[in-house]
Amino acid sequence: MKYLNITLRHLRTFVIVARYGSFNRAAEELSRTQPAITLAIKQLEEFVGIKLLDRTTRRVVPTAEGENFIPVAERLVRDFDTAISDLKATAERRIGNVSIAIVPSVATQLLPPIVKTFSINYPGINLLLSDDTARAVQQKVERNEVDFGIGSIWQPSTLLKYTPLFADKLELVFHRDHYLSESDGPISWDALHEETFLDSGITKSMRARQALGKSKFDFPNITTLLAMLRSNLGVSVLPSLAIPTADPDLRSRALIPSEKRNIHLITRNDWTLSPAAQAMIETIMSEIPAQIAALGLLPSQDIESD
Amino acid sequence: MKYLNITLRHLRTFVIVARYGSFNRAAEELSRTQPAITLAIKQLEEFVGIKLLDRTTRRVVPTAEGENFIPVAERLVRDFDTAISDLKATAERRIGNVSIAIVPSVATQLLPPIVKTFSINYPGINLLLSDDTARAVQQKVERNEVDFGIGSIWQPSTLLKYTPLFADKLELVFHRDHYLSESDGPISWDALHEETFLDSGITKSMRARQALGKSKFDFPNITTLLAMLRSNLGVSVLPSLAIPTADPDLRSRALIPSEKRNIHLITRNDWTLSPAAQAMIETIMSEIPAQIAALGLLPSQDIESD
DNA sequence: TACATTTATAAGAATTACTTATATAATTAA
DNA sequence: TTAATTATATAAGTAATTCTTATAAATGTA
Repeated sequence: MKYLNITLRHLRTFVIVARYGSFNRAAEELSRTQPAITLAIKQLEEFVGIKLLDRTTRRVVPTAEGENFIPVAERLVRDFDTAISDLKATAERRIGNVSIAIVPSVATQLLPPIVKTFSINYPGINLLLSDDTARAVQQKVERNEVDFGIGSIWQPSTLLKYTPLFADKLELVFHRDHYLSESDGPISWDALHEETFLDSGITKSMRARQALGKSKFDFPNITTLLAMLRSNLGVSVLPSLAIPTADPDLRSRALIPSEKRNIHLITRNDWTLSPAAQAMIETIMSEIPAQIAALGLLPSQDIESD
Repeated sequence: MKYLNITLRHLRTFVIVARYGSFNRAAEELSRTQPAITLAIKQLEEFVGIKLLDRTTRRVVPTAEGENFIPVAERLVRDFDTAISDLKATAERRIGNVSIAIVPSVATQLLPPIVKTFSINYPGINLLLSDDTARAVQQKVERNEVDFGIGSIWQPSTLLKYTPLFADKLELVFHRDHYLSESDGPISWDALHEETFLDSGITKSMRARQALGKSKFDFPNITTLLAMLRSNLGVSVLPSLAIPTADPDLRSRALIPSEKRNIHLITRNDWTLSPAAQAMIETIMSEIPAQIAALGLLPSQDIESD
């Protein structure tokens, strides 16, 4: 016995002995033998230099200090156990937190049914969603401010891993009073040269950019952009998910050649996802096909298309 | 490895590794080798079923759960250590509490200088003194309401241990206007037959009782008794410690044959005294001789005289 | 690509903890 | 008072764990 280490097992033993007032019953309770209990108590007492239990062969009673120490030891044992079991609960996905950065179109259109499924399967896990531009999504993942992100690729980074989820066709959007409403069906990108073009965060990063008309405005915020469109200020190109389906003022037409925006799951390379985050990703992956069908999206082939 | 037990050592290891971001430095800090650290972390992670540290050969970074767990583990470790060191502090008499039940005369006359010495030697120990009758002193010790008592023997009990401290001569007390003031020197017990006798808790339990005069009053409370004496209502017999030395209205005379009251330290047989209480008792024992001399008391010979 | 550094693994050594057997002490009952 | 009973203490041997040494595998850097 070089330098005796007092452990929680000593405290645990002490608490049980004090509770039962007997070494034998404590031994039984702890599935050990009586000499083991004797040793543990002896070690504890010797280490702290104080007698905690007055014991004869007939009675085991805590001393004054022992009495005082009982609640302290109980609390230490209890705190330890709950801390460990909390950790186990997160491992078992019974509790936890997931924070996700998402581009707004995905958040509003695609995510609600997925979140519903998730909250049913993992009622103890909290979800924190933040709407961000594709750029902000990437940054938040890079800085570890969120567990993962969902969005398009802003600037490819070696820090990040991109898992394709689906693709989203780009469509031309304009007011119903706009003369383009007069015809229907696909329209060529070239036809946009003469139009007043309202730029969004999405189109700015596209190579299709070059083919567009004169850009007078920049609207990183889609809500604002849509308001402008509703005022018939010009036309814009948006992924279909970002176009309100039930807006009476807006019309949209497909574009030729068809362009698409790829939406990816964005995670860090060097980071182990929490069990809660893994659960969320699994849910997303399993729900995506149904959502693709429901919303008329395109399955994602590969990462190249961006 | 039957059923792995997670101990504080695992948490302690985890905290240090997380703090230094290195298994090697943690091993150094903990005076162990690196494989020992690896094993401990591995055990912890396997037990809770969750990865706490993301590690390559180049970098050790906590996962999200690991990050959350760091403060938890730190608190558990800290709480444990302070609990143990508090216990050690009581053992070393640096902190603690002592409660004592004392008969008032001892409390007011003899104890102050002892308390002063004690508080200088053990500044961290709190003292709780309660004035009680000899009977209450005994009861409180029996019921473990105090660490020990100081007083005379009420009814000898096998539960209790009596350690003689000193003896206290009984003296006759009366008003300065009382005719007994006219003479001086010792007076016989027989001379009291004709006096109005004010009984106190002390005299009630004395065998000298039989020789006393007609008792009209009972005053378990000495303060009240003294007030009565100051009103010249009668005479009484009190131990010298209980007689105010500087009272202008009261006079006292020795009695023949001389009776004495023995004052004992009263402790429980089956109870281990706390280190703080032991410290107090040691102080009392070492200070008693000086106090006996200062107050003109008698050294105690044995327990028989009661 | 090689080198330096760091974590992971394997095997053996040292330490610690537990069990069985037995002694010792204290209460109860005769 | 003494014997019986029951509980804790001690001793010795065994099992289990936790370390250390030696070595491998992996990562980042020159």
